[in-house]
Amino acid sequence: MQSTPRPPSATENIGIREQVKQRRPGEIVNAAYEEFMLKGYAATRLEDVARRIGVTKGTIYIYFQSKEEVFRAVIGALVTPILDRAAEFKAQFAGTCADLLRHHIEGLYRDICAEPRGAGLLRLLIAEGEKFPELVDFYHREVAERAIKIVREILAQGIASGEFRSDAPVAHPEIYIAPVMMLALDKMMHGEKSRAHATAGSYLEAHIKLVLAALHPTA
Amino acid sequence: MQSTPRPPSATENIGIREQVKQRRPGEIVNAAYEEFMLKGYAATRLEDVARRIGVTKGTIYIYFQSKEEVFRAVIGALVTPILDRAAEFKAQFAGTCADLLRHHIEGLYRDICAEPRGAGLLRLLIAEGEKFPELVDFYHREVAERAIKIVREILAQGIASGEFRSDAPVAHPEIYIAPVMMLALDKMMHGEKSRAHATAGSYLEAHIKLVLAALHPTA
Amino acid sequence: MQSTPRPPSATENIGIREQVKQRRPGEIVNAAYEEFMLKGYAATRLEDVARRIGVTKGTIYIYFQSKEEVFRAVIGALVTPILDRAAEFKAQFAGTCADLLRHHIEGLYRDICAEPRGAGLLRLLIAEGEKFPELVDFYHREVAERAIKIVREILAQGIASGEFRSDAPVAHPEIYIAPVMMLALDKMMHGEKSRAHATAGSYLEAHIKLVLAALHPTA
Amino acid sequence: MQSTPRPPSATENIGIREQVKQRRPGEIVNAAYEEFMLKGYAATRLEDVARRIGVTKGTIYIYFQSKEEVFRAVIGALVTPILDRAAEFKAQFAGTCADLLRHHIEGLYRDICAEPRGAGLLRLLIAEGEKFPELVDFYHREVAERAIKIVREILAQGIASGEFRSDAPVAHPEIYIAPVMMLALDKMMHGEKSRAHATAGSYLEAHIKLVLAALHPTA
DNA sequence: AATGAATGAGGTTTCATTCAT
DNA sequence: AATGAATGAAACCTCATTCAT
Repeated sequence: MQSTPRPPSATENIGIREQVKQRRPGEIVNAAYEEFMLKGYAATRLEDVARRIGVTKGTIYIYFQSKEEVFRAVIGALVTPILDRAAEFKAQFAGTCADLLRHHIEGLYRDICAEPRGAGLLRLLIAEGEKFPELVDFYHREVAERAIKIVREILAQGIASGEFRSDAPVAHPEIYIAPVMMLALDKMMHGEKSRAHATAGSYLEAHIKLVLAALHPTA
Repeated sequence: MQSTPRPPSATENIGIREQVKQRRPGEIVNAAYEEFMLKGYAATRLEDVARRIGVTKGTIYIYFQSKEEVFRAVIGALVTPILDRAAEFKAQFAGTCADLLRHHIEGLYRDICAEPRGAGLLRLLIAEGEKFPELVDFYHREVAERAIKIVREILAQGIASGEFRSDAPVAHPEIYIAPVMMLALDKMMHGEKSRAHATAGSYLEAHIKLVLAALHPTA
Repeated sequence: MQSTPRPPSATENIGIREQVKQRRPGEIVNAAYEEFMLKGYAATRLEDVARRIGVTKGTIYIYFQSKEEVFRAVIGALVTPILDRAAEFKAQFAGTCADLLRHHIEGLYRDICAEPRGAGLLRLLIAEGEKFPELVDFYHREVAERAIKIVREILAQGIASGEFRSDAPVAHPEIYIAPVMMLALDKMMHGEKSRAHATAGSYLEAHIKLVLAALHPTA
Repeated sequence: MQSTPRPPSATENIGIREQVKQRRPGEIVNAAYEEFMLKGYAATRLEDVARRIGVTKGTIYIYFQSKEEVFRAVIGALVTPILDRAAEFKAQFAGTCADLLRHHIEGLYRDICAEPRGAGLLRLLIAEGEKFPELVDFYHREVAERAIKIVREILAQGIASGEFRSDAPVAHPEIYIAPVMMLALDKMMHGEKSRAHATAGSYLEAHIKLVLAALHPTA
């Protein structure tokens, strides 16, 4: 990229290099995500990852110790924004429980189905989980269980306040968000061709309608 | 086939070779399933598959053309029983729609969650689908869409007869069976450690309760 | 082929078996020749050889110790008829030297170019000679050198009798039969598509005309 | 390409890598030629080829796609110089037809018999032609047929001018160069031990004497 | 005599990783 | 910082050979 030998006084050149240096890990992780999704961990060649960003294999080893490290960084990059958004959620605990539930479900749709890489994270964890159990554990603990816990809390509050019917099943809060995962599963299997893209809006409405109908107290 | 004159008592002796030959493909497919689940397609070595059944790599190539063929056979072996069971279902279209729906959902639990390899099939398709798109298409067409179609038909009949509320969402029938898939997803990610094993019974009850509450006509 | 268990008195049955046993080695050698010609020694699979005569790999090992033995037998089967015909030749040393030469050359054409497997023998020796040097040596000694020796003798006699010009080159008698080998070389390279098939007759005439014109004493 | 500031004296140091890279394909092709000649295509192991030039098998795959490509490159390397020399020949169409013929035949000796790898090319084509028919076709079209065509033209001219006898056989010009091929055949079968080495000079003279005697107009 | 399932050595090919430039 | 030639461990796949039937 930068080849002309210049006198030692060139200070802003160093700045450019620094910038590249800053940008590289992110570029690598992005490119690696695409390849891992396309081929799976074992079948992905670091050379292809490198070519995507116009460098060569060797460059990746400047920023990462090994292929495994690259994979971990990819998962990390996918989990982080979800974690960030989850942190925001806590602040605004207001409105009816139905509103809260809807808001939570909409957030999950955004993270998992709307977000292009949302289902990708899940798919990578399912596909390569046996090789990276610590990543699966982390995801389960920090993402999945938290999302379920929020449902559990909303349910408890709604039942306590009489907004939800008292005999609503509470033992398995995940069933209230299951349609999100089902759509995610569809995206995992069919990628860009999934129906998830076309019907996202009406699907979400059906999901929420189902859940609220089930929770609505009977006369 | 067999012409050497033998002592008349040794009749079933003829088949020892034959018997082994009959058994081998099944043994290979079983062993391959375990390895593919553990390591994924690319990272699985046929030598390990062979060792599981006490033979050497060469033997696998007597029965299968290539590693890919073995994989396809594994998927085939997992799909076949599901297809068989689906064929049975059609006969017994009787009872209330609620019963039908419950019966259908229970069948799905059996196929996907209770059956040890039910989630395995899904996981393999998700993990290796990019390499075997025709298998994903087959599964989608012959298994997934059929299961959804049955839900759609039950819903239509139930609404028509007044057994289900008339404004129940029907555009996305898959949301009624989504909790099954959510449990499957859990098994996919956590394997034997999944909560799916421990709580299957109460989870199923919660699922059905949720669905029927949502479909019950309001006074 | 023969599977009905029969009472021990069946004597002519043994005869059939014996016949098969007699025929087998020849069948194997014929089939092996075809395969060796088509694929070369290393790339030939004994299984394909066996299939050509409707038996299986194992059968070949009843009659031959190893693949190498089969190859040696193939070469032997090709050399034998040539040796036999060479033996005949000696008897009939009569007529003019030109006649003798013509007769010798015609014999070579028959053995090497007309005979479907004549060029095949040469080709196998050239292709696999490095692995079977003793076969090459044998061929050189028993076939090639003898054919050249005959030319040398005819030349000497013709020059002595004044039938051939006295300054004809005699140091390298093989040049007088070279066109035969050139045609063989063409067959080796182009197999059935070689021009050798179509033009054999006129080629032979041209060859003999060339040689006799060169040997004819100048006025 | 090369950006690290270096002491000004090391200018040709830049190219060490480059030089090796330039040299490698040639080294591989040379080494492969030796192995292919010794063992044949199928029995040659690329590891042995690599060891000959002090690298490992992987290195070969940096420069060639596959073993077949290496073989094609070997043939290409052998044909190229022949083609180059043939191109030179055209310019100098002068002198008597006898001179021209002699010159052409001498050229063939040089290409096919004197040149250490001349007969090797032929032997590889004969041995492996069934697997690489396009190479045989190429050789036939670009080398063999051209050499024969030149003979045909010289004959025609010589006969027309009365330099050659009018009834000389012209239908099969290859018979005039056959002794070259016969010598080549000898080299193919006996390699370094062939008589071709020792007697090249007198053999050539005998060949030309034979041909010119046959073509000389009688009284 | 014939079979053909099984073996296992051996070959081609791939690719993560290293390191001199 | 970046390169990319080289390495070498592995994996797939083939097939000569064996041997129980």
